[in-house]
Parts: sequence; structure tokens; C-alpha cells
Amino acid sequence: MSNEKKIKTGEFNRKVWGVLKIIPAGRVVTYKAIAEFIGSPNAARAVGNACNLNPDAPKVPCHRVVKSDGSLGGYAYGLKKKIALLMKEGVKVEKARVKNFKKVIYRF
DNA sequence: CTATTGACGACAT
DNA sequence: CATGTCGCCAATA
Repeated sequence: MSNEKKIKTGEFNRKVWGVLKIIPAGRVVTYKAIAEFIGSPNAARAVGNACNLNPDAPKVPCHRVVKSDGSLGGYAYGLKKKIALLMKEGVKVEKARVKNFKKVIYRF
């Protein structure tokens, strides 16, 4: 009886999900930062894809991940939902753009 | 194995 | 600040 879920993707994605889980509320992280943190500084795109393939949304705060220029990027459940979640966490968002972007960035 | 796609980044205009 | 182009990596067909 293996309760283990089948991971459809490679190890790279798992690493990304692991990093997402350590992101505190009220702060945001860029895809690039995650890419660098896991050892692939140029894999920002792959990181974004990993979030989209995330196994359990509530377990993985992918909504706290934004683009390096302060735009929100996207969200598998709808960009609108992402904005609502960030606002609830205390992050100000204005038209798919983070307010005080530099001030809410979380550094590993 | 090759081609296409995707929640990106940096730079040029 | 907005838009366009090139480069980047991983997953999928």
C-alpha cells in the first residue's frame, strides 16, 4: 500500500515545490530567485512551469511567486484568485502589478 | 530524437 | 512605462 502519489515530473519540479513551501506570508519571491536558489539561475521559466504542475495548491503557496519586474505572472487557478490571496496576505496589488514590490520581496 | 509550448528574464526600441 | 525580440530550461506530443 503505497500512499505515495505519482510524481509526474522530474526532480527539478519537486525542488521548486519544496522552496515554495518556505515562503512566508506577506512576502513574494521571483521565479528567478527560486531558480538561483535551486541551482539553476537561468531556469526561471522552468520554475514557472513547475508551479503550474504543482501537486497540491494549498500545500504550495505558488501565489507568492511573481515575475522579476514586479508583475504577478500567472496562476493556475486564475490570476484574479492570485491577487485576492496576495491581498489577503497583506501584499498590495495594482492591476497585475505588486505595489512596493522591492519591499515585499523575500530573500532566501 | 525533434518540435512546440509555457505562471520567465534581460535588453532594445 | 509598454511592447517586441532573443535566450533560457523543463515537460509534453
